[in-house]
Amino acid sequence: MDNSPEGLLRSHGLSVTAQRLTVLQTITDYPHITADQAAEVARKKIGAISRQSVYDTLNTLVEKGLARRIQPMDSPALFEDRVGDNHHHLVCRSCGIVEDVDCSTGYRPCLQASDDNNFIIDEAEVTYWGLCPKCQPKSTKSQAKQTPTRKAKS
Amino acid sequence: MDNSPEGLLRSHGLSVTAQRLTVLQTITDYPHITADQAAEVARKKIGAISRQSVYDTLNTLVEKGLARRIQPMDSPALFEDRVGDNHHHLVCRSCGIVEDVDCSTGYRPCLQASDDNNFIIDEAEVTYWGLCPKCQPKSTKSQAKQTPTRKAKS
DNA sequence: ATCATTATTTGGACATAGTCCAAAATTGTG
DNA sequence: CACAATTTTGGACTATGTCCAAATAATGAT
Repeated sequence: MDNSPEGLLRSHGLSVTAQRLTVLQTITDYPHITADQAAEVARKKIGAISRQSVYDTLNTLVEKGLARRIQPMDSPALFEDRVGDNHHHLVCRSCGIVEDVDCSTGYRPCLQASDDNNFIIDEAEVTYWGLCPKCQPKSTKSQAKQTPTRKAKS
Repeated sequence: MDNSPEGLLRSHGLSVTAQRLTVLQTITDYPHITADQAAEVARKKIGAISRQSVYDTLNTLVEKGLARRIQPMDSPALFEDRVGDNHHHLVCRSCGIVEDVDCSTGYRPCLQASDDNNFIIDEAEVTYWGLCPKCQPKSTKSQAKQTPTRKAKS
């Protein structure tokens, strides 16, 4: 019933602290944020929070199923509060921006591997790689002037 | 025409060195190996090789398309020499072992995301998560006795 | 409201994976 | 063979994250 952030924490057996509320709010405001970026944002909101506390909180939220961690190659872990729907991600090879994408085939796409090697599969994680609109070479214009926040491959 | 490891390196504009040959051989022998493990193996073969050299070689091989790098969550980068077929991977959540799986739908599976957010998508990377045969709880027997080489989630 | 208990937070040290850099060694070339 | 270009080496450094014990804050019971 209680859908507030406080209720969410309590219903998962967690005590309510300013740090947790702030970190929770932060990943809601900025999905796909890194731990260190989240710490920065949180500090602006409540003045001070230790790095360790941000890591702890994020790990706890993931454990309790209140947050999801993804980790595209060449990127530190990213956190988002969209959970429970097994959506996928689209990552720009140039600037690293991440967008959500829904499952293409409706539900649990690709969960049947062609040969499961006798594994018990519980999740198919799909990462689409490409170039975001901003990083795409513009038709005739020069394509050299970008400000990559991430090392471009190749 | 020259299909030897030496020819492979030369045809990609790389000079042939003992270090490169050894690292190349190593990822062929041990697909899904980490850089540090590859260094260990390589040292057994040729006596000595610097850590940096292994990293350099692996990066070069990936750049030249002679190797592929994958990076499952909570794992250092893994290297394999199977390239050019965009196959996928099956990862055990308990012991971390990685197996190859072919594309379920034949070619470029899932490459059509439901909504591409105007990205130009060039690859769909699929990681299947689950439990390998060895790590699966056996029917009625105790399920506590495993030797996890990787921190189990939960 | 206050106290005791338990959970959380903090800061500092540590670990791991990987990169940067300049000097030394090796490879390919004329 | 000798020279130029490439590669290798080792040491310092960076980034991301974890471990630990002490200090602090939150919760539950008076």
